[in-house]
Amino acid sequence: MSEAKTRAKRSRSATGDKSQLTRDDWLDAAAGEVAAGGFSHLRVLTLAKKLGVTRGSFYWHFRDHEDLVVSFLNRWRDRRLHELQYWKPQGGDVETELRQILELLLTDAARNVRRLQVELAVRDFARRNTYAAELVAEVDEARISQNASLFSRISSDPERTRDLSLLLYVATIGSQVVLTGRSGEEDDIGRIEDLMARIVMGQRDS
Amino acid sequence: MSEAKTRAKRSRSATGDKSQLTRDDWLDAAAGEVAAGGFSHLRVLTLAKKLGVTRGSFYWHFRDHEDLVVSFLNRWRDRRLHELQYWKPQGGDVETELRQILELLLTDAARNVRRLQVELAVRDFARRNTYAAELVAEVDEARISQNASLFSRISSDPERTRDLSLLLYVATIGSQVVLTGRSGEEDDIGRIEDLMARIVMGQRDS
DNA sequence: GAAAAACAATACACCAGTGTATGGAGTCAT
DNA sequence: ATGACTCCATACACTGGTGTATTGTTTTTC
Repeated sequence: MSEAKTRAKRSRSATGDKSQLTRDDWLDAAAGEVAAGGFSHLRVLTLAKKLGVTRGSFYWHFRDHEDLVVSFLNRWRDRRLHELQYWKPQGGDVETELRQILELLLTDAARNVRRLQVELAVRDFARRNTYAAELVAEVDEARISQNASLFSRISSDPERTRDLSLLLYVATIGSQVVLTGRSGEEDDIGRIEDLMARIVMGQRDS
Repeated sequence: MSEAKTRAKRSRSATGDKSQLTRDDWLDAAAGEVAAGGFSHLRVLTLAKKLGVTRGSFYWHFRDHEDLVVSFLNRWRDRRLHELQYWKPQGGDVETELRQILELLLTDAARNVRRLQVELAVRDFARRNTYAAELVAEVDEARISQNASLFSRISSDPERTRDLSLLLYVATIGSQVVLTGRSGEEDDIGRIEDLMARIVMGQRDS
């Protein structure tokens, strides 16, 4: 239960050398497995092989399998919430700012395949794990209200602002679910991006 | 390999009686498991317990576990494609027809929780199973082009028609992923429905 | 109404995966 | 340079799941 691990350790994940492993190294490896096969295919033995060690190491860093899962989820939540800070509006007029957000949410997100796969896996896991569901709801809420602050510059009606933000969000997630890893993926995403821009701007106060 | 099973049998699934099981009874039970836990939690023993028999029965009806999965997927695909036939436009003006489709795709879909859960599970499974991915792509394509035929009455530009149809679809799926089983679910879905209607109608030829 | 076919129970071999206990090798402090 | 601490290996017990072989029990069919 000694949760204070402030000591600095050489990580092997970046360099691939043979030094000792950290908890984060295991979590990084877990991310690969989760992205590829979802949480139900997250095996301790597989991670160990991938890291070139045996399971003895794992059970030193983690209490058990569940500990790994919970730690993974927590780290995911923290990172998703934290990255929202860097998405703050950068000034400029409403339209260019909107395009920036759209590009971030759609095109950029589609490029980072690994992150996207993990996100979908977490969402799926949340359907049968209440803790994961809590974290996902937390992240969703943060993202939606983040965009609502932009849209408040487009419509003065707070109801419409929230609705637009919600629509943009579900369209984003839906795009990732439907279009990822499909032929003509980039093209379709680009067109959705354009269409969304037209639509949102068309909802300005008249 | 005798795929021709045209004989009529009393199903026990509807009445819950003790007569003999059919392949479809197993598939129905499988749907429950898939909805609850996804494909990775689909266990033969669990199904058997649920049906009140032992696994001996299962291995008479199915070659192995994979046979069950493939049969399940095929049945899912067939049903999804077939149900599109009943969604044909029923006449009336464009707006009411649009509202009907939106209600079907969003509100109604959200009511049938089991079906929705299965759909999400299939989509998740498709991320690591190429056959499932094929079927999902097939169903997606059919649904999207289905709605495109309605939207052709809204815009004469085939590009825009297709884009609108695609947006509606990803928003639909996204709503299911994000909003299902969440507080205020019905309310949010209703508002997305309204907003989508306004948006689509606003994209009419000007 | 008896043979044949359809369906299900039982018992077994087998494998993949978790968790635990214990030992061993490297590292650091004093 | 020895004791303590950190990290990993090895070996084992145990569980849960698949698939197979064999036998038993209902239904059909003629």
